[in-house]
Parts: sequence; structure tokens; C-alpha cells
Amino acid sequence: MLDIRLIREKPDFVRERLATRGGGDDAKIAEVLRVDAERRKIETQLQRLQADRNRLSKEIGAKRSRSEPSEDLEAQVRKIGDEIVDLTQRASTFDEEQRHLLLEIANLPHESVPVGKDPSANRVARSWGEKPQLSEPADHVALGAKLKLFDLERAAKLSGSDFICFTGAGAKLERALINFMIDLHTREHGYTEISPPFLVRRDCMVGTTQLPKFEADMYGLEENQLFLAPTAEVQLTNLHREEILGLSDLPKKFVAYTPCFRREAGAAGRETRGIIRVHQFDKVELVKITAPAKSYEELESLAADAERVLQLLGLHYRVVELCTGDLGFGSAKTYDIEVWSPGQNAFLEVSSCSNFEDFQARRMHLRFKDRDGKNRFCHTLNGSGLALPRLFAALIESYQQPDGSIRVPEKLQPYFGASEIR
RNA sequence: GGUGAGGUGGCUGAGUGGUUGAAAGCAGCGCUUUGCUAAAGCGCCGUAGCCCAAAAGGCUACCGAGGGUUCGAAUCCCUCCCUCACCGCCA
Repeated sequence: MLDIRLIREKPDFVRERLATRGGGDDAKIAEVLRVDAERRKIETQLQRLQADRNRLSKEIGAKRSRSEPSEDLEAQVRKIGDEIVDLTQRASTFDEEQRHLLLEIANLPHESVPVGKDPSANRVARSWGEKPQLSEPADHVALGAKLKLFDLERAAKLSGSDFICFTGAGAKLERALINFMIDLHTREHGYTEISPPFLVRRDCMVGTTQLPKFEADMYGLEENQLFLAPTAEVQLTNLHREEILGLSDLPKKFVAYTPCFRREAGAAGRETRGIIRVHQFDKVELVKITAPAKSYEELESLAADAERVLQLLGLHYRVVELCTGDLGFGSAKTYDIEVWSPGQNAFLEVSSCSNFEDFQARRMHLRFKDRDGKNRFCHTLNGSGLALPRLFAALIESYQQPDGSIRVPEKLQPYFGASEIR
């Protein structure tokens, strides 16, 4: 959520920055400014009446204590009371309308983000390693079937299409990857491990911007208003919602392993082969809550922490700096980390590391007490570290051997308990 | 699920209809004293918003949330949420 004061004071600046995302927000800005002006007008009227009421009510109290008549004043205040009821109603209508509009206006891209309208303007920031030399690489679907690592048909029997059921060595490999990543981030990168609930309240989903805009992509449980979290970003970032943290508590760094649930409405048929786009997948997520001055350096180290996973596993990847038009709704700056998939002959996104600045914090009232004693909004960041099915696919494809077996990367062997899968 | 107790500022905790936005203590900030530390003394210290070009200043709202009673509600009534305790049920 943007600060209404910023929009009020620098509307042209806001419009210009939003336009770099691809435009279409001018009408919303005009509308929110109109509502804001109206809201303040009514609020001022309302406050004058309340001040009158307070003053007269005190007089009534004083008169009564002196046993003087006060009926005329009481009648007057009663009348003011009626007007207040009416104005309060109108004021809250405008309040709601303003919040509604603000919740649907995207964040401003950071000035360092390359300007462009689609992924063709994204910038490859760096790449690591090399494509493995494989004469005729099998893709993960073929490898998985052959070695019985997962069973998509039977997963469909349980839950419908686009679900995974890992089996045997596949299930164990997934679990090994989870443990490997969590240990890395807790032991070497200083994150605190969290095992959060998977169901979250609506407010949390609003806080991290999944709602209200993307409700169609979320799984919800109608009767008790809970949602299945689409990413642990929701739980981890909302952990301290509505709190005021001490400056010395920052940065907060959390890592969690959770399943993630996504309807992927409208995504059917696109990039959905095998296990790379499914309704439920496991993910190790990294979240940081930082002071504003530090958030961009924390973004760099967050990406580095996620990249470290791929480096230790010896997987080729590249880091892409998203352009303004490709940026997510709430993000000010994002690096996508893409691992090489020999089977797809393409890079697959396994992590998206973003700095939301105070966009999420403002929605969830997440603040810290600054050195000068003022409460300010924190900055929030998150990135996968990493998403499992795609990592799994890239790993088995990259480490496949001519004889059809899969070599297990050395760093993973203590977790997996064997050096190969055959 | 049942019964009981409770939700007040960063924290602890007073406060049952009108100068209480809220006592007191702790924490925090500033100053004094001090070789340093510690201790002591004095002062300041909630949040959000509105008016004002701005500052100064003024005003409004907020005591879990939402309604209600009243001229006036932290205080009385209703509903809901949450926390704690005990009982029941349960992986």
C-alpha cells in the first residue's frame, strides 16, 4: 500500500513511476485523490461537531453539579448528536473506499529497476556454472517414471490433475533437499527456523498482497474464512504484524519449510509439463524484516543466500533482474533465480527475491522504533530458498547418467544417504 | 464443545458515568552530579488523523473489535474475537 500522503503531495511522480509498470493506474490515482479530498472535508466537519458536543456536554455537567437547568443545552447536543451519526457514516464510507483503492494500487518500482514493459527487458545480472554436457538428456518426467520417483497418475487419482505424489527415492530426495536447505540457511546464513501454520486468516493474505487482487488464485475455506497459504512469505512476513519492533531486533531473518497451495487459475496448458507447475508444492522460504536504510543491501544478501543452494548442489543458474513491467504487484525490486533444466532446455524460476520496501508493512502495520523514537514502517523482503519441484526436476535432469541412473551431489549425500539413485 | 477469569500506553498495572488520554512503576530520551562504571536528582516521553502554505498552535479519535444506552462511556448493556485456567473430546 502506498502512503496516501505521497500520492496527495506528489501525484505526478507516483503516476510516472506507476506508468513504467505498464500504466493503467491514472484513473485509480485520480479516484483516490478525489475520495481523499472528500474524506478530509467530511472529517473536518465531523470533528468540529464533535468538539461542540464535548464542550456543551461539559457545560451540562457543570450546570447539573450546580443544580441549574440544562434542558436547552441537552436538546442542542441531541441535535448535534444526530448530525454526528450521519456524518460518521459518510466518513467511514469514504475511509473504506479510500483503503479499497489503495489496496489495489501497485508499489512503485525502485529507481534502479530497468524500465521495460515485458520480460524481454529483463536484465541478466549474472550466471553461475555451466550447462552439463549431456548427449540426449531425458526430461524429469521420463526419469521420474523410469526410477519411480513420483507418480502423477496416482496423484491425479487422489487430488486431480497438476498434483504431485513423490514416491520411494523421490520422496526421500525431496526430504533430503528440504533438510539440506534449512540447515544451510540456519547454520551458515543466520536465519531462524519457523514451522508455521499452513492456514492463515484473510488479514494476513491482505498484508502480503495476495488479497484482494488475486483471490481467484487462492484456495480458501469459506466457513471459517481461512486460506491455504500460497507461500510461507505470508506466515513469515505476518509473524510480527501490528507490532513495533526495536531497532536492535532488526533485521529479523526467518526460514520455513511449508507446502504451498495455488489454484493457478488460467495457467492450465502453459509450462505445466511434469512437476514444474502444480497446485501444491513444497518450498523453503526466506523472509527478512529490516530497517529501511538496510533493505537493499539485505536484498543482495538474500539472493546470495538462495544462490548458495544451487552452488553447493553444482547446478547451473542465472540471476535475472526483473524490469518494471515484469515486477510483481507489491515489489519494488526483484531478482529471479533461474536454474538450468536440461530436459526443458530452458531456465526454470526457482526463486524470486523481492524487496517490498514498506508496501507490505504499511498494510500490516509492521513498524519499528527508530533511533529518534519515532515509529516507522519496516521494510520486508522475501525469496524462495528454494522451491522444490523445479529444483528436483533440474537436479535429476542435470545429474542423470548414460546408464539411466542419477548421481546425487556430494553435499546432498549425507542427507540422502546414498550416492546414486538407480 | 462446556464452565470460569480476563483483555487499558513499549512493558507491568490503577481506574465503575462528567477537568482520566488515562495514576503509579519499569523501560526510553535529555540534563545535572561523576575519573569510569554504578547510583542519585530534575525534566520529557502513547498512537493515528484533521485544520493551518509551513512552523507555532488548535482540534478529533483511540482503553480487544463492533453495536447499543446517555446530553456525555475505558467505566453500564448486547454480540463477536482473543488469552488464561479447569472439565470433556481427540492425532
